[in-house]
Parts: sequence; structure tokens; C-alpha cells
Amino acid sequence: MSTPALTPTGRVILGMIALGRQTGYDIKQFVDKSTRHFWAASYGQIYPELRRLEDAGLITGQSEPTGGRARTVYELTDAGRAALGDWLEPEPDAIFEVRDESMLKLFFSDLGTSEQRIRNIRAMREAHEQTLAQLCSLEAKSEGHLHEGPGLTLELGIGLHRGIVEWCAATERRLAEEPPDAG
Amino acid sequence: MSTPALTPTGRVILGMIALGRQTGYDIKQFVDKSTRHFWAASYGQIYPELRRLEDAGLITGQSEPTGGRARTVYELTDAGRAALGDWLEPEPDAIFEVRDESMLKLFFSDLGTSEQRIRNIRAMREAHEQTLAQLCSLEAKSEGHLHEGPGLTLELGIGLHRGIVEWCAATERRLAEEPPDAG
DNA sequence: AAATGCATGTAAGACGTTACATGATTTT
DNA sequence: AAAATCATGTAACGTCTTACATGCATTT
Repeated sequence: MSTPALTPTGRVILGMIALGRQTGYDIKQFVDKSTRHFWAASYGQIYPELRRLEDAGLITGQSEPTGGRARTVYELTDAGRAALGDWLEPEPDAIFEVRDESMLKLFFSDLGTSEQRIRNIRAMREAHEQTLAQLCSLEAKSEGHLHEGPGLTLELGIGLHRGIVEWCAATERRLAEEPPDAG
Repeated sequence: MSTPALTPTGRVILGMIALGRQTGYDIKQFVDKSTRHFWAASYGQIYPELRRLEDAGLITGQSEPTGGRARTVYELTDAGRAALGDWLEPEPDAIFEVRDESMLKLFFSDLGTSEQRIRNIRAMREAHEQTLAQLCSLEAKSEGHLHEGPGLTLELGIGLHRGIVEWCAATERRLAEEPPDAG
């Protein structure tokens, strides 16, 4: 028999606490700086989920105010470590979901003008160039840790966004060379 | 002033009807064969959303049974064409979301063994190899339409999944060469 | 006769974001 | 004195998946 399944947000929270993140606020900040590009979380999920994880006995929280400011510090229980260890095991049906509105617009772009299609690809490229720049600035700060988990996902994320940017650039050139209405 | 905003599932439905898909069932089948890898939709969303779009005056449905089997056929109204045209315009803040559980496991993989990390990357590669194979078989069927919308998104999807597969393969080799515990 | 495909739909629950609300501490 | 940061939380709403239920038509 195995430990009960973690909810989606529970997974990232448990992992973050295992990495030493202590408060809901702390977890949120760190998620935004590290896993956001492949696994996001909002306060509206995090705080209720911390309660549920505590009720389930996977974490324990202690009130540790800073001056007059309320603050709850969490750590893993043995059950929490076990649940995290179970979840960490590879599985063939792990979640992989993409929702890309620019690609959807591109998919339907035969319904618009060819000029609109090119502008859509350009907007797409610019958005991914921004994300790429953010990821690259993170990489610069984490020199020498590229064989560790966070370094590996960062490297993969950079590769993916760079791939999209390059495909967009190449496609922009290709479409510009083509006759606008070759039926 | 502009047309009212489309819901997420409304976007793909309106576009699919514009492409000639007539029934909810038809839309679902086609989504699964074309946009699924970057924009999915389920029956539980599609049928209620068809009602809402009709109530909003963006599509009209007619009952056209096949023998004794109920069947409702939809088409766009002028308002629907206008709403679709508006949405088709590029926007810098278009939705782009990824949720990749294998990457999350990889991110936290310092908490497990290095052998587990490699198995995780292998599982990840195998999953994406499957998706890649499916996309490639679609590409084989759509020869000569690669400058049209669906061809472009298919090409991009293939590139992305191929990129992931290659990164996994390269990283598997790299990690196999490394000492298992170089602190 | 059975299996597959066509076709529609709902109900329950899980999941998620956004906006709002509050207030202390620290930095500028 | 103001702005930014630390810190917690909720309510409303939007969205989505899953599982279930039904039944005809076509193919094997």
C-alpha cells in the first residue's frame, strides 16, 4: 500500500518545503523564480493547500512571528517525506499539458490575412524572447550547478524557448519570401 | 467598441466551426487530432459551451438527425465571424501555459538518487517520443500544406517534442558519464 | 450478435486565477 | 513620509476533467 496521492499544488509545495522554503510567501516567491515556466502556483491555491497538507499530517506548521508580523513556518513530517519520495518516482503518465493561444491563432490563421499571420508569429517570438531573457539571467546566477535538478530544468526551459524563437524567426523569413496568395 | 471576449473553449469551438466542423462530436474528434498538443477540449466543456455561444448569438444550431440519431449542426453567424476575426488579431499577452510533471520531478530530483533522476529523464523521453511519433504520422498525411495554419503548428509541435527528446537523450548520456556523487 | 463509431449530454467535484483586504517591517 | 517588501488569507468566479448515462447506426 502507498501514501495518498498529492494534489497538483500539493506536489510543488511539498517539494519546496523539502528544499527549505518555510512560509507560503516564501514558496510563492521561489516558485515564481524557478518552476513558474513549467509549473505555476498562486496564493489562492498555496495557503488553503498548506492547511490541507497539515490536516493530512504531511507537514507541520509553527507560528514564528517576526516582530508583530504573523508568520507560520512549515516543515515536513516523516509521512510527508514518504509521500514526496513516492511521488518522485518516475511514472509514464505524468502530466504534460500545454495551452498556447498564439499557436491556436496560428492554427486558424488561414481565416485571416497572410499579413496578420506574420504579425502573429512576430508577437509570439517577442513574447518568448522575453521569457528566454528572464531564464538566461537566472542561468547566469546559477553557475556551476547545472548538473543539479534546478539547473537541468532551467537548461531545458531555455532550450525550448530558444527553439520557439528560432522557429518563429525562420518562419517569418520563409513566409515573407512566399507569394502572399499561392492557392 | 469590440465584441465580447470569448471563453477559452469558445475560441477553439468558434474556429473549428469556421473550418467547417459541424457537430460537438465532430469538433471533439478534430481537436484531438489537430490542436490537442497545444489546446485541448473535453465534451464536458464543448456541449455546454455550444449552448452559450448560441445564446450569445455567435453560432446557430439546426437539428439534422441522421436516421433516428439526434444531431445538431452549427454554423457561424455574422456576429460569430466578427468575434472570431477580433480574437484572431495578435496580442502580446496571449495565454502560454505549461504544466510538466516530469520537469517538476526533475527539478526536485536532488532529493532522490541519481539513478532515479536518470530513470525519470528516460520516462520523460519515452513519453515525448510517443507524442512525436503521433505528430509525425499526422505530418505524413498532410503533405504540401505546410505553409497553412495547421501545417505550421504541426511543424512547430514536432520541433518542440523533438527538442525535448534530444535534450533527454543527451542528458542521459551526460549524467551516465558523470560520477554518481560529485559533491 | 458483438463491437465500434456516431452523437449528445449531465453532475459532481477538482482545480485554478483574480481581486480584494489587512497590516507590519524595512528601505529609500 | 512614501514605497517596497514580508506575510496571510478569503470570496467569487471561471474553468476543466472524469465518470456516468443513453441510444442509434454501421461494420465485422
